[in-house]
Amino acid sequence: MSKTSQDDAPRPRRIEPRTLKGFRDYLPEAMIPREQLIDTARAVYRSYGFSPIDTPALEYLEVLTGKGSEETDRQLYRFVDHGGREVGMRFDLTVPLARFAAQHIGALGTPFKRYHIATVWRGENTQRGRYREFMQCDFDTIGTLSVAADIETGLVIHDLMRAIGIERFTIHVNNRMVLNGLLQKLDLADQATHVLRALDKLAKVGAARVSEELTATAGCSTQQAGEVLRLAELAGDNDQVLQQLGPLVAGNPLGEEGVARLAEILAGVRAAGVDDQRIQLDVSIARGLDYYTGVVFETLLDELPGIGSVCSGGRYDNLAEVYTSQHLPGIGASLGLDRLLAALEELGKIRPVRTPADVLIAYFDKSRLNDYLRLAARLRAAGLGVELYPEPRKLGQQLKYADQRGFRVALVAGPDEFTAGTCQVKNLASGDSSHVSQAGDPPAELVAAIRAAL
RNA sequence: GUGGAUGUAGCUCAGUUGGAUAGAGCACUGGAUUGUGGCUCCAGUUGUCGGGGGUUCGAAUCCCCUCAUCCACCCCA
Repeated sequence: MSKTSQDDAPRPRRIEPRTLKGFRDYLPEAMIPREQLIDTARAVYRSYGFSPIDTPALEYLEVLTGKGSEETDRQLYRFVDHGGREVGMRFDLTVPLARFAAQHIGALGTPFKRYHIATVWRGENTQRGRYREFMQCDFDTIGTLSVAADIETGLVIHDLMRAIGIERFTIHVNNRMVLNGLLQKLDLADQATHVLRALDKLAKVGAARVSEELTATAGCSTQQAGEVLRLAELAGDNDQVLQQLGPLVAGNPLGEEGVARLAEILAGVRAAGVDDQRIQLDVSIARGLDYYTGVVFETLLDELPGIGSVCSGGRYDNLAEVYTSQHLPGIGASLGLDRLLAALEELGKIRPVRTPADVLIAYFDKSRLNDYLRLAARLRAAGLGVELYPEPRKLGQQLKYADQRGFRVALVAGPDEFTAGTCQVKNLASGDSSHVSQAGDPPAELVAAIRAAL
């Protein structure tokens, strides 16, 4: 028990490592599928000509508070910076887009198509799958009223789902013009917010509860509530629902236009090759009570509808009116990244992997480090992801490491292999292994054997 | 924001009406096995019992506060 001077020195006070409420660390096994999903979204957006943009995480507070309700104001992270400016952290990507468009539309020109994948912050109470820091993956087309942009939004959602590897999904589509037209007709236009809020819960709570809410909160007469709920009774395929919708809005120009536009949208996505099963006219969805004015989309997974919409959006009339006099209509949607990841995990579609590389080269013969480095370099040049184990430990430990991280293939080369000019290719899933020549640059036989095992 | 529940090892959890040294499985490390992972066997490591305060001879256990997580509601994406 010799006391050294070190023991007498004041022990550094340990700070407990912890993450802030509602904020998360992402370990490799969570981050790898997350990055894949983001890469997929980016590729699909780009394939339609949407261009990447970015904006600052922080904005002048007035830019963010100008548009939101008092609800978003309450959730806003805000502070005074060192220069005395009142600033806020963005809580979505739409408000920054509006500011961005108002500021730069002269240079951008219209129509302007952008995607924006970035983190946003809301200081609201946390819940399962809902955090204070989360990512949004938006794409929008602004400056055009064309129905082609509406159709294209549906197509992007469709392609995105399929690119992610989801085959069984349904895009629910509606048009707020139909709802608003009907409300005008029923003389409920000034109660639109309450009516739509109630109607939006139809799938969740059923017609009876919606009817209660309509009379209690929205001040509808029972007759008006009944008329609204006739929407819920519409049944059949898309064409049949369209036909039944006509009489409901007949005589109201807004509603009639809405129905006509829905027909065009459905015809357009069909013409582009979307299976009729995957897009469904659903008159009960309203979404985002304030700014949507036209077509709205929600995407549900057929195998997991309870999780809610994984990709939603719609058309809005005047994106940037609080920032500019220029009229900028737009349409867009956003991929629910966290929700979708949770769904993919629940559906077993995420392979648990902790490495992005497929190949691990065992550091087996201590004196051959340079040979292993050369081999790794040649394989990487051939396009493979290759990790060299950094220490010449027991082979069993290295294989265990490879297995646990999710490598697909281990390469083992010791004195015997180097003498023969070969390399052992071991398939970690099956345990099979074979000896392959490592000659050549690129080492064609070896690359072929590895690719066969992936 | 409202109401409810739960916090014990890296993970999942047990821990009796308050009782002495807080356990199990899995995981991890080493060995059986110095050129081959997953199976088996053996050994070992791992704890501010979420944190603080109180009651008590004695607290993981009871009380208060606090933090975190989960569920429902509200709202929203």
